Amino acid sequence: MSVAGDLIRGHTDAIILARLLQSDSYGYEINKMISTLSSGRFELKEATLYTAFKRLEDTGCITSYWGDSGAGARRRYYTITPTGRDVCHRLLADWKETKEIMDKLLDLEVHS
Amino acid sequence: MSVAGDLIRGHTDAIILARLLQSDSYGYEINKMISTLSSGRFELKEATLYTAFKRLEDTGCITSYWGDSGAGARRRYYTITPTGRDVCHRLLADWKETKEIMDKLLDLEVHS
DNA sequence: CCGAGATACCTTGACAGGCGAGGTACTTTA
DNA sequence: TAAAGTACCTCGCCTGTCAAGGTATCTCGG
Repeated sequence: MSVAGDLIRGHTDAIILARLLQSDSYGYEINKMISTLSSGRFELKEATLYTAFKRLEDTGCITSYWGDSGAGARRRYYTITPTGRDVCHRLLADWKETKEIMDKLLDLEVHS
Repeated sequence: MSVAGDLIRGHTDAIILARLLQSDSYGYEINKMISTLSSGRFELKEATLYTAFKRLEDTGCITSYWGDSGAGARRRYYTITPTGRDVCHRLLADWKETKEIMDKLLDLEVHS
């Protein structure tokens, strides 16, 4: 992983919820998606992922159910709740704000 | 603070180093700068700041010296080292990468 | 002259999130 | 039949953030 884990700390939930906004999904698939979309540069570790699922379920952002997988091991699917949607939108807004502010704070070097 | 501290976790060092790339500075001033540039939306807590200074000094990214303040309490100034410059540039590159990837990962919702 | 507020530094201990390491179980494929 | 892929989960460590508390100096209004 070229980008350290701490850099996405606090954004894990946003990534998961954003994915679940699209459709129900399960851990392994979400992990693969992150890896694919980031060309392997990000990688949520499994321990991190399942901790996040637990946290999101505890806070009522997602619910889960066991689904059939035609092939391979059983899958636990997650569904985003209305609460989860709200939280997700707030997190997306937070991300936009973070980007703007960080750019301002790091742009110092530009003006020589 | 409207944006939680965890969102900038891992970027603290980058913020500090980017500031020191400009000129020597000291804790209180850097804190004020962050608050000002972010219109009060970010705020590095003092404990966090001084922990970061310690960390950066331990890893050879910065050095410090006591400076005179015409008025007010004494100040400990920090200077960025060559190592610090290297690290800073890498962190800035990391930030750009993080932004791109995060945007990809969170943009999921856009295509409905 | 005295107290409030600003400037400026620092430490301790708790807490939370990320993750290395390890484990389970099933299926496909060579 | 062994390896590799799919898929889940937990324990315990590490690290960074921060609340809370402390110190010392200077300025300014009353």
